[in-house]
Amino acid sequence: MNCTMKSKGRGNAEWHMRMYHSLVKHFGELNWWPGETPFEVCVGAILTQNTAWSNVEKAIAKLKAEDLLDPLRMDRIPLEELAQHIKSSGYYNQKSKRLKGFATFLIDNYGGKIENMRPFATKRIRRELLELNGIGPETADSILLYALNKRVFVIDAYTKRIFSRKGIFPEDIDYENARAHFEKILPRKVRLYNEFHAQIVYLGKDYCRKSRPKCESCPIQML
DNA sequence: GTCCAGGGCCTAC
DNA sequence: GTAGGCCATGGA
Repeated sequence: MNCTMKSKGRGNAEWHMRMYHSLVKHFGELNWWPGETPFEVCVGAILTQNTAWSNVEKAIAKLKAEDLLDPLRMDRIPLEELAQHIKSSGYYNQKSKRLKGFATFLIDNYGGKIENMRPFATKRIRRELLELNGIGPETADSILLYALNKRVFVIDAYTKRIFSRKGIFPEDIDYENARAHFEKILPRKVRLYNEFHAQIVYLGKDYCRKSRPKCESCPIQML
């Protein structure tokens, strides 16, 4: 796959880093993921599937108020009750099963603590996460990067749209190829992967949505 | 009223 | 292997 257009500099490592630095200058350091604990980060990663974050925030606030941002309590609560608490995040019947499935997995395999996953190899954890119902590549990688500080680059719809519009790769590129692109071209630093993806999401909100007026000083217009 | 958001699963071909 | 349908709320 010839993803890069190195003749113009567009798509090469320097171009990516130039983009990264102009985004940070524009949006400021974002220090993701929004969440007080690693478990809350995982819950957010599941709840935000195909859903606006504003709707997820409401569901997380409800879970917090009910003291349910805890694997043991989430594992024990009846499914229907959990579904009612996360209604604002949409797809609540599916997502309640996914949350409970994740909580059960954590308890059965890692003593109910995200921290206990950290010593294990990224590949192993990723494989285990992908075996769970409702945890696909993006959710698994969000958990690995933002809850476990593992060095994986998260690809989302914004990433595909932004970089395909710039001609870096086709919009219908599959997840693993897109991930490989960034992990090959960027310096291998967790902090960079973390901040870059966060910046891309912020940019996506301005750049990708048809109904939203484009930001005049949007840094990517200049790239 | 219509569109769409920080996906993933299942089914049919 | 892949295209298409389905899941659902809430803000713009």
